[in-house]
Amino acid sequence: MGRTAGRSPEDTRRALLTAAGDAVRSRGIHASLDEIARFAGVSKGGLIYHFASKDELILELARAQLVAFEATIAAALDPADTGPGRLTRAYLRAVLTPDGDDMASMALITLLMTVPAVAELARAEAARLDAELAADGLPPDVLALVVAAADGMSSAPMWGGSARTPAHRRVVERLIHLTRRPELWEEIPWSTAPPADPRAPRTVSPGPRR
Amino acid sequence: MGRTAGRSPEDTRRALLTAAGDAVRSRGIHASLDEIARFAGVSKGGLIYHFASKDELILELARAQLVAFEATIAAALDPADTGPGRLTRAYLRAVLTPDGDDMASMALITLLMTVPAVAELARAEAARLDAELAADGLPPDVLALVVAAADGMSSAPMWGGSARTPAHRRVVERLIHLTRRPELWEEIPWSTAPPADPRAPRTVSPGPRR
DNA sequence: GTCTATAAATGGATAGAC
DNA sequence: GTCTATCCATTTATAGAC
Repeated sequence: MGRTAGRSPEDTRRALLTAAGDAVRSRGIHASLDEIARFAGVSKGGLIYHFASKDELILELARAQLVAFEATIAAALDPADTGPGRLTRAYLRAVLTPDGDDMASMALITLLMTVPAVAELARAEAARLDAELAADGLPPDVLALVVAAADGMSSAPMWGGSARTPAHRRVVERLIHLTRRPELWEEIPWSTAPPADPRAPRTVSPGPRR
Repeated sequence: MGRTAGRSPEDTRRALLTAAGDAVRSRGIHASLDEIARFAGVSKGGLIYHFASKDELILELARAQLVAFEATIAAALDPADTGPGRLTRAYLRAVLTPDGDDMASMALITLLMTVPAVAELARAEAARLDAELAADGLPPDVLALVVAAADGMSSAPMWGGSARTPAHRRVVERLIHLTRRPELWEEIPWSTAPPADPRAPRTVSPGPRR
């Protein structure tokens, strides 16, 4: 318990952020400051010394997650790859990255988004990234497909699944190829124009109450 | 505020669930019982009469969301479509469905998942669906691609985006076609086998501390 | 079936000792 | 730089009236 031993303030801060992440992952956003503090081997008072309020702690944690995510993408950028779609390819590869640090960045941020400030931050970050991707030089449809697929794979852990299966790996490889040969995608025909299905109104039926 | 007027218990229950959804969407999981109750034109005591605890209310709400999601997929099933991949196609179409009820089912469930019981429920449901999809008769890679893309599109609203752009619509149509002609996907070449890139270690670099 | 009033708990934040 | 003790606000949940 007396834990001043050989730990710099930065170490403690980091330990607190890590602990906050673990606590939230396992107990949800309701994890109390006391819990988080003990998890980091610090008292509640000690925590408050480093982060003025719970919201600040959570926001800082979210920021760290987003920065880490950015870094993962940056690390996946291939310096030799300068053609259109290079950022998109990095985004795609980042999905398969064994984060090492945390099992499910996206899932965690999602939990943190119950704090309004975090939601704002995350959306701003997403918009920024979207804009960069839009300027990456790919045809809109191919971009939409690739980004959707990448997002879907990243969110898999939240639902208990994994995006690191062999099938996913192969999908990523093919999608990467697609970004280099967008015309391959354009060559795939439409299923049938939206209003062309004879029967089956496709409109949403009542839906089960509510 | 005397609100017994012409409303059956079931009506009240439903109103409470709707109010809970709205409240959580706008104020996060911290929305208080009092808020939710007033939102439904009922007092806190009234709420507790219908749902014994907040957790029960939230769990019930999650259940309703999942049921609605199931129903949307069921409604998107084309009775005339009996070939392999029919469920997958319905899953895909469901993404574009203008839910009418709620703007972002996925986003809401995500917020509700801070309650452990909800997380369990949602994961069980996801596993069930995954199993059904796996038995839908498509090659694993095509299935993985389509499901990832669909999931990515559903989660877009949470990040402030939309999955109802023309590009997304076209992507869905092409993906549907792909489920009917899986060989089209198999014909797209790999980018290059994982360990084939001369330079650029592609391993994750340190990542920004943490 | 719903409301008011109140009890009981939880948890965030402060002040000051060490 | 961290801990203990305490205060205070919020919110869940209960009891009993209407």
